Formats: sequence, C-alpha cells, structure tokens
Amino acid sequence: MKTDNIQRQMKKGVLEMCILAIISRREVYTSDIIEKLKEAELIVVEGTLYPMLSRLKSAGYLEYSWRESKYGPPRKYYQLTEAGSEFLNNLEGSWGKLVNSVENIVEKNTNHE
Amino acid sequence: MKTDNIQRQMKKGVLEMCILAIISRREVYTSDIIEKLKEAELIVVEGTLYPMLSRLKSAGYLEYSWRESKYGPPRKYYQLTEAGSEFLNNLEGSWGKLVNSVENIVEKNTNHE
DNA sequence: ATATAGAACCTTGCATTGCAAAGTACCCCA
DNA sequence: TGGGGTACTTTGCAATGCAAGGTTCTATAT
Repeated sequence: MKTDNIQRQMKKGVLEMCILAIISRREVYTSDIIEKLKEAELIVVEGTLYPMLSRLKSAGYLEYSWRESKYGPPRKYYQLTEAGSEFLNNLEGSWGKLVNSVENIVEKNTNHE
Repeated sequence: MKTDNIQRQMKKGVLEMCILAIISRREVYTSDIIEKLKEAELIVVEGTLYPMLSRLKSAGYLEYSWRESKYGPPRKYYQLTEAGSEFLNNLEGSWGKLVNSVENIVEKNTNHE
C-alpha cells in the first residue's frame, strides 16, 4: 500500500463528477479537460479519460460535436445532455453527503494536540 | 450507471481512512466498526470489511488481540501501529486536498439560480 | 512526393477492490 | 446432542483507473 495510491484511490468516484462539472461550464475537448483538472491538482491521463467519456456518452449524459483545428485532426467537443445535468446534480448531492459523513468520523478522532 | 453506484464509487478510497480513524479512537472489533460507520451513514458490510482489515494488517498499519466474549467466539480487537498513525495522517492530508480540488472544480460551475 | 513531428483519438490488458454469497468455527443453553 | 446466535474467512464477480501501444489526421520541411 504505497502513498502514491492514496490520492488515486480517493479520486475514484469523484472524477465523473468533476468531468461533468467542467463540461457543464462550456464545451471542451479532452485536452481542455485534462488541463482544467491539472489546474485543480487532479492529475488524469488519456487512458483514463477516453473510456470515461465513452461511458458517459453511452449512458446518455454527454453528446459531442466535431470541430476542426488548425493544429491537427478534428476534436470532439463535449456537451451535457438534460440527463447529464440531472446526473451531475445527483453526484454533487452524494458528494456533499459523503464529505459530511467523513467529517463526522474523522473529526471525532482528531486529538487536537 | 445507476444512482445506487454513485455513493459506492465515491466511498472507495476513503473507507480505509474512516476505519483507521475509528480504530484510532479506541480498540474495536469488526461489528463495532460497522456500527460506527452506519451511524455516519456510511454503510459497509462484512465482505468489505474483513478483507480490508486483513490488508491493513499485512501492510503493518494494524495489530489485533483476541478477547473473549460472553456471547460467542472470541473477537479480534484492532489497534493502530505507529505506521498506522502516520498513514492515517497522510490519508487525512490527501483527503483534505481532494476536497479542496473538487470544490475548486465544482463551485466554479455552480450557477446559483 | 516523402518524411517527420505533433496533436488527437482509441484500445488492450492488468491490478485493485467493494461486495454478495457461501463456508467455517466457536459459544451457550436446553 | 442439537439448535441458534455470533464472529471470522474465503471465493468469485464486476467496475474502473491507468500504463502502454496503436491509428489517424494536419502541417512543415526536405
């Protein structure tokens, strides 16, 4: 159990929410998302993101449109669907509950030395 | 992607921290831990907890001592090791960072309607 | 034309791990 | 001796983050 794994494990389950949140702000493509996450110090790599976006698309939470780029092949720009907005709301609710639960447990144990 | 899975996915990675936090308060055995988690509305079942405790034990973060019970077979009461305390501190640090990161991402997108 | 570089997308395989379900072992009491 | 309750353990499955490798497209230099 390495320290490296800690952040990784914890990220699980909130990544979808973060990605949907980023897309909800404005249409973005994959590299934009990676950059936004990096700004928030949540490192994510392509191998994680592409399958994730596919899953969210299959689930009906996302759509995309192709746009050309001057610097390379065309890009997939993602947008949230109605269902995606709802889902994001649910995720944010669950996240809030989880944060509360964890604080209940952890704070009781903090020995303020 | 069912709503049922949301909480489950998010729980991943913080469970270890919560369990260590609970054990750090006082010596407990498995059923105690389940009950404490339930109080905080973090439902965990035996099939999750036992392998987890074994992992934490193998990693050197926990020790246990057997104690007899009036009501059944003896119980394993867990205590944190030195390494376990350190690890718990790390986890709490990572957790704090993650909460900040997520808030950075999510709050920027909240349209306070 | 051809080669090179770089951007963007996608796929495969692995390791981790929460969980359901089934199994084992112990204790008490009638 | 048998039944019920408690506790611990194991097996197999499904989900998923990620490393690594691959394909396709554009632009630029030769």
